[in-house]
Amino acid sequence: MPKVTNRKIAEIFNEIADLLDIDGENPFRVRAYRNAARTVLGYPRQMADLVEEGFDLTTLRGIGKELAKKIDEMVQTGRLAYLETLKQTHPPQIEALLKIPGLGPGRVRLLHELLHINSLDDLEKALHEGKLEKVPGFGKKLIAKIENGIQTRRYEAHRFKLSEALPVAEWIVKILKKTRGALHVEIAGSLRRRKETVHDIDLVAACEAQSDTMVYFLNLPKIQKIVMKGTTRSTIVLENGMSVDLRVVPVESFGATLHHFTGSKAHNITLRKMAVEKKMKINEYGIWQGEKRIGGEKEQDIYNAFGMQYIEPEMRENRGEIALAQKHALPKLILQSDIKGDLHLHTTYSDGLASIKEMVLQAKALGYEYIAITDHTEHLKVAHGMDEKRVRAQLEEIDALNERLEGITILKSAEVDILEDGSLDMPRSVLEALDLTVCSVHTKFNLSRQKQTQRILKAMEDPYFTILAHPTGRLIGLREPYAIDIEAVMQQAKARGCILELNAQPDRLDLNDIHCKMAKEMGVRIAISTDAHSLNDLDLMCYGIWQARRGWLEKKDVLNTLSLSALQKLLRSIKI
DNA sequence: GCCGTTTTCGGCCCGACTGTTTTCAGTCG
Repeated sequence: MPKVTNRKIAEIFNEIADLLDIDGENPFRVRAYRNAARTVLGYPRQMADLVEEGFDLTTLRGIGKELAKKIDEMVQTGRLAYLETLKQTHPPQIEALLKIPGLGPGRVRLLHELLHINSLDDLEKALHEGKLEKVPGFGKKLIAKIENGIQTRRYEAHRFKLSEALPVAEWIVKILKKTRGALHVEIAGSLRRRKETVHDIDLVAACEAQSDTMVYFLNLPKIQKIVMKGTTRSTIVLENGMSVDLRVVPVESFGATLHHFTGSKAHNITLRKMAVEKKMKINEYGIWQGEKRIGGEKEQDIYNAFGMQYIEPEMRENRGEIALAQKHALPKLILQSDIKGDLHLHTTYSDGLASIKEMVLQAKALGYEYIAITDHTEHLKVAHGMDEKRVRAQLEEIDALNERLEGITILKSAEVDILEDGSLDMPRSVLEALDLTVCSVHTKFNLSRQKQTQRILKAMEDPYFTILAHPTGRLIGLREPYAIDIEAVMQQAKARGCILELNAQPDRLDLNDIHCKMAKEMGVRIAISTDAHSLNDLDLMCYGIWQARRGWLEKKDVLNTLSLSALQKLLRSIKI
């Protein structure tokens, strides 16, 4: 039986929370389940493994005796009797109703009691039969909103990739900054935290009393509809389906508002609880001691109030950053300027669009000291993988270029396929001639967890194995990660001195933030690489940097912050 | 259901907007 994943446990806790919510249970009990779900989902190690090791789960934030017992049960049996009992007293699809905008637990309960509405189909039927109008509190507008929600629920569930949302947000910020009376306009929300996907765009503006900013916002081009409008807060939906929120506040509140809407929710809740303990209050307008405002113009004011270090937005996920900030022991997060080279690039030798020379000149323009050319190997036919002869030709071309180039060095490499049996898709004689290898799984994604893990562990035993590229193989929104025991892979990497890649392609971002943090804690070094297939792709490094920062990585944790000579020395040490 | 050198009971983050009703509950972030 496969182990229960953290994702599954979180899902179950959230499902329980939904059902209890509909029952009108104590809202704090409901919240306890949701908090626990968040804790489990954000935890770097698998609950299943912790249970196996006899780890005391109640030491985790938000997990007490009761929920620890439930996690244990899920790990041991793969099921949770409590959820099954709950389900027996609830119609099977009733939680789906909570996803409809305008419907929360209160109204879902009301609909169930009065009209026996138990599913989206029931809801739609009742709507068309005009029954909703008879429910107290259900007016024309709410009903229209529900109708709209049913139709577009697939839309609502959609999340946008960081790379889709960020340019749109920056475009709007640029427009709003020029409006009369606008003092500051900034991106907030999960977008500011550089989460890999975002649900919507949150913007915060500091404006003078008489400003045009909100008016301009509500009259932006490409608006599909205005969802909500007020003087301090409005929401629009763009033609591409992106929802955009703008909050306007006076300048003395800007820092507090920006902080509030940057989140994460869990981070904010922790800080507010701390404020309550110190007889203070944090809200979106400032930080207060009684009636007296003691800060709020700058974000830093919030952290200063607790004598803490400033916490970078990427770290604000309540994963331990607050405790570290109190001790003034936060990691010094990696910066893009720390990057000295890119170790995963394709050229026209396989499926890239530019020549080696074009790529290296572009890299030099970015200020890099080195790049590694990593075209695909023979097994990957769809990407024109190179046979031995073409690899040899490429190595000769690199030698010739290196002789002429100044200020940058091309490292010899290849993106070597890891075959199903764990062997590397390249003859030893060629491997010997390379400075490093970037090894990856491109086929047979559906192997069992055990077989897939074994395949990778075996590949890593090869003395010529250097970097494991896109270690989980996921494509955001398109393909789930293949089943592997990432902890075992990291342990092996640690033992062998191998590197794991953080692939910076915005639809990969693989490793994810939690795995990056885990690698750091385990002492495994990360290479941040663009996997560029064109000249422009070299600019994708920023996405990798942001993800790395979300994973708390510092300069010293990242391979390609090393100087060329330090890198070469390390690469030699990996080959045993 | 969680949590705690002020507590094992009694708290639990906070406010804007909407719709419907006429002072507020529900939803949302």
